[in-house]
Amino acid sequence: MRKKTYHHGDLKNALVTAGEEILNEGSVEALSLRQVAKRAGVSHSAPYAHFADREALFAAISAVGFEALYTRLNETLQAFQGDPAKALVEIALTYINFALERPMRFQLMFSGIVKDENKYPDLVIATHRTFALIENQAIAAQDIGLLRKGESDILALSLWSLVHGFVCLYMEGQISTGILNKGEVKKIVVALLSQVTLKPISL
Amino acid sequence: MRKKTYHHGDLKNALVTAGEEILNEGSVEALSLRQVAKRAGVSHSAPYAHFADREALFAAISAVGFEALYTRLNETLQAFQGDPAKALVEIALTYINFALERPMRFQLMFSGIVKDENKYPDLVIATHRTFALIENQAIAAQDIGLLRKGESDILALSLWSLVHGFVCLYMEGQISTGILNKGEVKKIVVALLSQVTLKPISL
DNA sequence: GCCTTAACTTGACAGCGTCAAGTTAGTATT
DNA sequence: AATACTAACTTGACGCTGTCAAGTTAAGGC
Repeated sequence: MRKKTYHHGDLKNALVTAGEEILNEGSVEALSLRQVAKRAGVSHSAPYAHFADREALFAAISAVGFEALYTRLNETLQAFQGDPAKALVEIALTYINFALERPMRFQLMFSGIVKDENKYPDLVIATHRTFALIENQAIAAQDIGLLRKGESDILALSLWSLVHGFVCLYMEGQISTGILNKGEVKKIVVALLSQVTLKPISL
Repeated sequence: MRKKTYHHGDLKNALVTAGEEILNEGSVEALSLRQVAKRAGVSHSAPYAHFADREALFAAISAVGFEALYTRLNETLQAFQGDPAKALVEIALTYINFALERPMRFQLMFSGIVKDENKYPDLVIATHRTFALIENQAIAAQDIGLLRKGESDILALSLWSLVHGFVCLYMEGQISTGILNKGEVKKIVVALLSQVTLKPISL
């Protein structure tokens, strides 16, 4: 890039990208304003021209993460649109893979580090879009008799809670080895989802 | 207590208690070794006589939290032992109330701040006991035909994931107002659990 | 009564978030 | 084109943090 100029030109995005890099490499505790600034090649106070405080940067990184999650889920939905049962499983797996690929990003997105997400409308929009996607898929699964009829928002919340709770517990190492020895994650996820379906899930 | 003596006498527990107080009052970020030491009336380095580092203190607080959670769940189980269906709902509510009463403690326990819980056997034991409790209750619910037959560990994991995921999303503010307007938390939890039961849950 | 040693204090260091004040350079105005 | 304005960035400082080294206290075993 151009380090010669006094003005960076695209510092805001560079800071977010640098933050994502740090998250990929280390822990969320290593994600500091000063490290992000250093990585972007600017002084330790430069971020304050673009972010009010540490939390604002974290919210921006989080928002990008939610965008990426929505995109991934949507791609999965498109790919398996013809088969709602398979799509249900694949969407769950996409969600889980998204979390496991970059656990620190997922942790930043969901572990309450960003206190008041109402201050960051991007976050709210992205999460609502994601929930709407899950709900639509739940309705499609209802229509083919895979999931029981009823309020689709409650059903969607059940699915999201089930998958989200599983991946949280999994990443925390809370899931006993007895279960993990049953096979790969996919098999466990199918077994979990089978608890809410009306008929067996065929793969 | 006695602040007159040079030796505190019960500093280790005092530090954990002080940490819990800070968690009750503020956020998990306000939980620092120095603040905990100040609250216990000792110097800023005193904690190092009892805890190897910051993470060790956090793990100790977390372990006490898991003990408390297990105790609460067990009390609930005893109280509703005669009615497995009601017990299932009440155990879920106890779990959720435990989280909502002191969100920062719950966050500390589950948000991955304690990296390597294998270093802290107390944590592992407490979580395994908790899971065993849930599994036993799941088996009891299977026996009365409330939950479908099958591997009880997968069933228990489903229940735990469902409830844990819900409370995580709820505390994060991710659950849409449309759902929250459906009524109090208890009603929503019953609706969620009803997704996995074979027959309606009677209250 | 002495000695060992665990428990605690003091002091220091680097890294952190944040703010104030100064500097640069791009943009708009005339 | 010269000037003024202003956003972007730097420098320096403050108090906070975790952590370690060295010194101090006092409790327990001999």
